[in-house]
Amino acid sequence: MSPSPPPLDATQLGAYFALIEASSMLKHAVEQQLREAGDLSYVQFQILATLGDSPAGSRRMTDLADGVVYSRSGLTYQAQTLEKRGLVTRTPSPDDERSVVVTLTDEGRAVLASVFPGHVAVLDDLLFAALSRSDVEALADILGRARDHMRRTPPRSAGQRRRRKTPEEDPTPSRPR
Amino acid sequence: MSPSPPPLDATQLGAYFALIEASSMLKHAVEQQLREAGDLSYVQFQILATLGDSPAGSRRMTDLADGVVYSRSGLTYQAQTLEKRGLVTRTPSPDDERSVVVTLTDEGRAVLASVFPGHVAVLDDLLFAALSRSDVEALADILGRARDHMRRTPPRSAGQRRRRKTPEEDPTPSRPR
DNA sequence: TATTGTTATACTCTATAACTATA
DNA sequence: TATAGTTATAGAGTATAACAATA
Repeated sequence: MSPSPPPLDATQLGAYFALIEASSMLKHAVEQQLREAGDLSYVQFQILATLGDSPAGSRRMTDLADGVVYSRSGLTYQAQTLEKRGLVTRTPSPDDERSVVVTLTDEGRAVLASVFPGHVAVLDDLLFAALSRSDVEALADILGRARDHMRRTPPRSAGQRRRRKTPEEDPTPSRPR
Repeated sequence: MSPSPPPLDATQLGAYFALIEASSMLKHAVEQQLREAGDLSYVQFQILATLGDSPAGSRRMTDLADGVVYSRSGLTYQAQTLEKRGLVTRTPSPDDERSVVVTLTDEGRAVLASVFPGHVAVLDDLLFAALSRSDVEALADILGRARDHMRRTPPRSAGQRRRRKTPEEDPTPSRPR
């Protein structure tokens, strides 16, 4: 029948669960705070915050989508929502007529500012309260490397051509329906 | 009102972003694999996996909900979906007529088994490939502490709701029995 | 032809509230 | 009264494919 599953050891399992559970709980708490304080979803906050960190508070749709992994249409949906609320504007790019430049409005900045203190408070209470200085440094280092690696690694079923190594390992049990 | 709360320093910000981004990318990849390999969402996988680790493959709805933080109605929805697919059964509890016991079927176990190798492969490729042994140990330790702290910390603006305080029962944070 | 973005659409998931029934 | 679970329902979010306009 099925070959014995390539096992993770207890430490790996612990790291995986802790990562998923901690990030899930943290994100959940942060989402609640953002919703209450500024009626923003996490994605919307990410978009506004990205714009706030950009020169002139502006960014092209495509560049925004690169930072916030979702689909183009999903970004369009969010941009429309934010524009209706007056938090961003969308204007055709002068350089490339195909492009749309999204820009943070003053009101967008205001909402961002009004939400930020509570945001930081949640992080302090939930994440940093339990961690030492060196813990935080280690987290930033380790997870930063992990994130950079993931960014460089193509989705396994998308490229599908180049396998990395170990031809003995057969990872894809492709079982539709 | 307080003007500005203690801002986050660069390291804290780095740790926060790395945590959110890494977990987001990892979860996204895992969800894709679960969908392709077994047509499962992450929550559904968590439910099946939780049952798979439970005695007799059974658990009460409420106990399942405690492990998977969502609302009761959300769990009902998922349980119905899984039951329609024949992956779990739902039967009234003999002990307490109000309760419903969810049990993993053989087919549920089969799907779980068919999905698991690819699941592990994604973790190996995306998460563990970039990390040393001691990195993984540090992650498990630090994030484990963070998670435990979050579990103990009540939501800030929410009144404490359901709490099960049976002193003899349920003192274990992560892996019961 | 390739890229940028929008629209249309369908579907999944989650949350709230009202409800039933058991304890 | 409190707890266990379901139902009804509504809304947000996401993904895909077809599409238009520009490069």
